[in-house]
Amino acid sequence: MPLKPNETRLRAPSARSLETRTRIVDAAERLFAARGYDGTSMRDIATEADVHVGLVSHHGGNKIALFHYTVGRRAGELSQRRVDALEQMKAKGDLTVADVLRCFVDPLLTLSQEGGPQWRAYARLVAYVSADDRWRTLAEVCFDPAAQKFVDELVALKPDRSRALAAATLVYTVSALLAQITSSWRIDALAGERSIRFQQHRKMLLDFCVAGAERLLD
Amino acid sequence: MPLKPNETRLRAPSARSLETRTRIVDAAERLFAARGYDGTSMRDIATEADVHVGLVSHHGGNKIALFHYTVGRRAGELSQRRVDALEQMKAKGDLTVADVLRCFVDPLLTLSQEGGPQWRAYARLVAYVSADDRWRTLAEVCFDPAAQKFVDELVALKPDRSRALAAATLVYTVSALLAQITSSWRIDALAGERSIRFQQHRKMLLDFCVAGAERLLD
DNA sequence: CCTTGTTTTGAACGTATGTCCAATATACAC
DNA sequence: GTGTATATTGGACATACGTTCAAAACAAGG
Repeated sequence: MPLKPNETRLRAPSARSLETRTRIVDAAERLFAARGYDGTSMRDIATEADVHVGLVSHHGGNKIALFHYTVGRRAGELSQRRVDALEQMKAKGDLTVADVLRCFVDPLLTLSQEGGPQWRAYARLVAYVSADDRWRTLAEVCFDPAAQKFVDELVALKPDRSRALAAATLVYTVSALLAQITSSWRIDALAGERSIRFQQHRKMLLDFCVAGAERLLD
Repeated sequence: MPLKPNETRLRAPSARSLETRTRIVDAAERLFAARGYDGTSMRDIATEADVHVGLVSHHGGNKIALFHYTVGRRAGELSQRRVDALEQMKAKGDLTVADVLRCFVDPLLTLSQEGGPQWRAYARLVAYVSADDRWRTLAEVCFDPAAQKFVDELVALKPDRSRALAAATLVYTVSALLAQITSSWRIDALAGERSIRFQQHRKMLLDFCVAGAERLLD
C-alpha cells in the first residue's frame, strides 16, 4: 500500500526521508488512537512528529489518505501473525474451538502489551476503527479477510452449527478483546483492585470467550 | 441535571421553548452518536434541529456542557430500568448469574431495538462514550453506579470468587452488548446472511455472556 | 396597551482547520 | 563540481469552528 497513491518517482527516497515518513506516521498513529480522526489535526501530527506542517501532506498525502495508511500499515502484519498462529496450531494436531480463539486473540493482546508503545497505540486505533461505523469499509478491508478465515475454521470444526453462530462468536470475542485492551482499567476500577496482572487479564478474557464459544457452538 | 448550570430564571420556560430545547438535544444526541464529539459542530446541531446557531448555545450552554447533558439525560432512566429489573427478579426468588446478566443487558438492548430512533441513537452514544478514554470520568459518573450494583450482586451470588472475576464478567458483557448494538451488521456480514432476527441476536448474546460468566464464576 | 423577561435572530469576533505553492535546502548521479 | 530530483521550509489561501452580543420578536401579567 503506497503512502501517496500514484506516486511516480525517479529516485528512491533517501534514508532521512524514510525516517521522517516513519516519524510522521508514528505520530499520526499515536494521535489518531488517542483522539480519533476528527480530534487530531494535521498540525497536531506535525508538532508530535517535530516536523513542518507541509511535510505531513508531502509524505502522507491528505488527511484521510494518511489515516487509511496508518490503519493499514500494521494490519497486514497483524493478520499474518493471526493466520500463522492458526496454521502452526493446525500442524500440531486437531484444533479445538479454544485453539482457534487463542490464535485470534493472542497476537493483538500480546503485541499491545509487549510490542512497544507503537503497537499499544495501534491496538487502540484498531478499537477506534472497529467501533465507528464511519470506518466500516476500511475495517472490512483491513480486518475482515482474516476474520473470515477464523469463522471458516470454526464452521469447519462444528459443521452442524449455523455460520451465524460462528460469526457471532468471533464478533463478541473481538469486542471483549478490544475492551480488554482499551478498558482494563475499568475492570480494575470495578474490582476495587490496583492493576491486575496482564496474564490474569489474559486468562479471564480467554476463559470467558472460550466458554461463550463452546456454549454457542457445542 | 440542569441544561445550563447556574441558570437563574424569573419565569418558567414556555412550552415552545421547551420543545426547542428538546429538538436541540435530540439533534445533538443523533449527531454525537453518529460522528462523535469532534465530528459534530454546533452548526451541524443547529441545522439538524432546524434552529439558529446562537440558540444551541442559549439552550445547551457551550459544546461540552451540551455533550454532558446529552449523555446524562437518559443515563438515569437506563440505570433505573436496570436496577428495577434486578429488584423485580430478586423478588421472584433466588437469582442466578444468568438472571443478573439478563437484567443488565436487556433494558439497553430492548430500548435500542424498540425504544424508537432516539433510544437507538442513545445506545450508540453510550457505546461511543464507553469506548473513548477521553470520557472516562463522564462514563464513571453516568454508568458505574449501576454497574457496581451488578458486580456486587455477582459477588454476593458467588462469594468464594474474587471480585476481579465479577468485574471482568461485567466488562466483557458490556462490550459484547455494545458490539451487538453497534455492529450487528458485522455478524450478519461474517455470517453471509441478511439481517438475522433481533431475538436470535439477543439469544446468541445472552448465551455467550452467560456461559462466559459461569466459567469465570463457577 | 405597556412593561418586563424570555426567546430568537443576525452578524460578528478571533482562532483553527486542511490544503496548497513558491522558495530554499539537501542529496545523489554523472 | 554541476545538474536534477527530492525534501524541507515559510507562508498564504479560503473555509469552518465555538462563542458572544446587541437588537428584534415574542409571551404574559398588570
